Amino acid sequence: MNKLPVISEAEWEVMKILWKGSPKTANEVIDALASQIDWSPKTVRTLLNRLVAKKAAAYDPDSRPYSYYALISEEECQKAETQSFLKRIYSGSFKPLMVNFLKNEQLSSDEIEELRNLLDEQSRFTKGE
Amino acid sequence: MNKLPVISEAEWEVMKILWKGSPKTANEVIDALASQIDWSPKTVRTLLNRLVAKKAAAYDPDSRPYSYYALISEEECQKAETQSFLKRIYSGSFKPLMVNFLKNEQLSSDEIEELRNLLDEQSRFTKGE
DNA sequence: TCAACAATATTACATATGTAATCCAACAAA
DNA sequence: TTTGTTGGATTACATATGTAATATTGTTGA
Repeated sequence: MNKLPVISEAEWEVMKILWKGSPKTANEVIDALASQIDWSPKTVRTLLNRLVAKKAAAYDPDSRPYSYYALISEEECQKAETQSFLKRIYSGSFKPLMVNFLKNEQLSSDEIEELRNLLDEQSRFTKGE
Repeated sequence: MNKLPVISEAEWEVMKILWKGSPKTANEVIDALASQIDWSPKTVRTLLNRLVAKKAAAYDPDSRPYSYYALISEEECQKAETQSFLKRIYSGSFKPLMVNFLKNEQLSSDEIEELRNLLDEQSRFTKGE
């Protein structure tokens, strides 16, 4: 497993656009972001460049204008972020996170049911402790 | 609701010590951290100062040496961090986080049971969707 | 009372991040 | 062919963060 680059908050927004569909030109990324965030196009280009520098993304240098695409998957990034988040905030354990979340968010019984189904699903592949 | 200050990763380590028991002198914080992290005592003092500047912590100026204590609770910080994390990484929704977590971590059936109990507990206070 | 040492305050400095602006090159229109 | 426009490369600049070092002020033992 090669180390994942550290992606800043602003850079994540750009990665999310690339994960949603690649390749995309800088302008396509800029347009996709325009609806959600008020950034100058220059800012988005800077972020794209930084992501390329970090090897989180790349572009096809033969295409004109450049086509950008992600080099790392959303899932592996989510996994890494989740681990570091859990470690930092909840000493690495999921349960207190869930306690805290359930206490603060008002879930409908349907949503609770969905979560329960996930756990049931999981049990099926887990033999006793 | 007053805005919580932004606490950096290194600062969190210091806050955790204060949350574990306050008030503490700078040296007590330094000692508590020494076992886990290899920081110079100067570094810890800098972090304490920054936390005071951010109003995340404070000290009693009449005590000698100073006694530091947290000004914000661990729970509210966890809540805020959890929300911003969920938003950033999972578009704000808990289910994909849990999916991802369950896929990557091997939970024992006991642990799964504990999580299920949390949900059951929650259902009890939730009326239909 | 004065020197050591300990505690506190101030300053430092590299890298990361947010947020662009400026400069340059290639193509398109006149 | 000159020129305006657009995309891309380079530079900028303030604040945050990691990681201290230095300077100054209290405090205490000799």
